[in-house]
Amino acid sequence: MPMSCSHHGEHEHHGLHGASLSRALEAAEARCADSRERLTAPRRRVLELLLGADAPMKAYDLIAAYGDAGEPAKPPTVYRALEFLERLGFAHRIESLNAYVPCRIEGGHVAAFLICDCCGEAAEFQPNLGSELEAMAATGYQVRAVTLEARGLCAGCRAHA
Amino acid sequence: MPMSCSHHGEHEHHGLHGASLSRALEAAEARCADSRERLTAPRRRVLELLLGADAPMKAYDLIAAYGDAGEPAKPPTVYRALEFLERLGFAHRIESLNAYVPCRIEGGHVAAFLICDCCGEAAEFQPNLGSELEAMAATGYQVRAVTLEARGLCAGCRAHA
DNA sequence: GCTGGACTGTTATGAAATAACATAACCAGT
DNA sequence: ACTGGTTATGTTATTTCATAACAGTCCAGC
Repeated sequence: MPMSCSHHGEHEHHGLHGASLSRALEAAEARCADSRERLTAPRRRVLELLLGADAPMKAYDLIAAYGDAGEPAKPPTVYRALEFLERLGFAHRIESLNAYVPCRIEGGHVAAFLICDCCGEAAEFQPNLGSELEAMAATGYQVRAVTLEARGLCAGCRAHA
Repeated sequence: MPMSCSHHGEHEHHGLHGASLSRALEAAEARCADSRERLTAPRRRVLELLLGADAPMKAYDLIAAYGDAGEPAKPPTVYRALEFLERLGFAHRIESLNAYVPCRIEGGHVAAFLICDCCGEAAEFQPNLGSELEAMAATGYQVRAVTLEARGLCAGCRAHA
């Protein structure tokens, strides 16, 4: 979390807690069952941490926060869980931050983010890349994945600045 | 360079050499002079390496290749040069590769890349983000920078695959 | 020629990610 | 249930990527 601004404490919170969190985890369990994948303990724990966070989490934040009583996880534990969560579409990596967020948009999609340099929030949105994808296809390029990340200031932080 | 394909040696080469390279470096000198910036020795050397490469270069590739007689540079030397080159628009960082390319498009622009997972080429293009930027502005978000990177297969590698 | 700012050199360290291999859990077919 | 294959985890170590901190140098403008 950057905290490059002067209005700490006024940032919005997006993390899930209590019942909302439980529901989200159960939904993930269900989607795993559908695709014959297993939401094992480390995977579930990492997803839980992501869902509960107010901003993108770095891998080593997850590693540090992993243990119930303060014991960190080993790096591969978390990186493997993240790989799984990305593969299933439960989480996304934000390349320009080296950080991870839980997926907040239903259904298969290209993930895109508006990242606020002030509050650190990363708002996921569904980009309109129709014309771009057409143009790429026209050159004979075959697209497998797209990364779209915008950096700047969210409306709230702009107002408080 | 990934080299995940079976047609090594048939990949195209994009690096500048000889007179083309000299001309590009002189052009960079001129643009620096215009903006009262200095293309100092380490900056010029790193730009030269980027311009001469056939694919994006990692920071430690640059560090290793830096010295005339095989002596590597110290990391800060190269990272500082890269920072400068990015600031002046002479180079771009490709987030999804942790690598750098020389800028191949004239004038101020949003950089976007088609990255071939086979040959490693990263083709720069000028994206058409009008509707996206409008949509972001409509939400009150103020954009400072955009990262757009597509991964896949270029036309050439698709044909050889 | 002095001075202030920009740049470089150097040492050290911090942060991010993965390799490699041993062990354990799951589950499908018999 | 056994068993053999597959998938996932645990653990140690290492590699890759990037920056902090500070001393010294260069250079433009006064």
